[in-house]
Amino acid sequence: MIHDHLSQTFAALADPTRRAMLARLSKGEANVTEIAKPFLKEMSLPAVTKHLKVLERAGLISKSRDAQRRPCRLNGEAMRNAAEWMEQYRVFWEESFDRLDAYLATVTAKKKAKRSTNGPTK
Amino acid sequence: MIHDHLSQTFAALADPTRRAMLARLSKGEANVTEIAKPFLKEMSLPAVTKHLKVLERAGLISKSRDAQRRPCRLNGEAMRNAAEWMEQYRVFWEESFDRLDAYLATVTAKKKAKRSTNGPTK
DNA sequence: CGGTAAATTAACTAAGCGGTTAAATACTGA
DNA sequence: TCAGTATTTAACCGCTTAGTTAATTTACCG
Repeated sequence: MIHDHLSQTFAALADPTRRAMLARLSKGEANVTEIAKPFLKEMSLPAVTKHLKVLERAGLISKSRDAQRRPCRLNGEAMRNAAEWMEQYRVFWEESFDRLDAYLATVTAKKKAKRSTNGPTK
Repeated sequence: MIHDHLSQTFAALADPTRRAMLARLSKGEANVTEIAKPFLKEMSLPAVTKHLKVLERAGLISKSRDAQRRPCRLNGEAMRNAAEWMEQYRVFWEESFDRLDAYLATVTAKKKAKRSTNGPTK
């Protein structure tokens, strides 16, 4: 209820059905019945609608309209926020120093790329 | 109940209290009362124990024993698994091609580092 | 208009989660 | 052994979540 956005995103990801839906959408836009097809043996269509609503409120997907269809597409931003939060823990899973070095090198590379191309990052 | 490991990890991360506990542990080992201190205005000690158990079952932390204390420490592996799952969606949040290029460069750099140094990875 | 397809809403249920208080356990140290 | 510190367990409560079926909405098409 107090749920901040990050919590909502992680909660949405904490379900294999929803992760499978995201995997499907990573291959391209799809409407509700198309997304539902692989799951209709296991659950009803309203259940699918609910899962999609969870993904939508978490900002992971967005729906548009095409006649009766509601084409859904993946929305990278929410997942980026989650990934960026995780990034601060990378040092804990990069177990050897030289791999940590490699990571620090990539950070430098990224900063360079960012400096050359873009604008302000929060 | 059917919860696969990845779902458990994401579910554990979907709570600001638990994320704050991880942040605390990223600064170093701490036992239960130490971890609990910032939260005892908002919740009881058993509530803290429960949160820690969620983190533990998700593999995000591990407890050891020191007399009556249960020192907890962060365990990077579970978070790495989650981060690696997310990695496949990176293309959806890397909005410009040159930043994608930069990322691909880092992947190459990592491979090189691994090849040259390596050693057994648990 | 009437029929059909696509998706959502309503109303309900069972189970899980986050919290509580009270009691129990584990260990130390005089 | 006894008192005290650290932590967990038990039993319970209210809310949320994931699912159901039935009904409704929305838009197309012949």
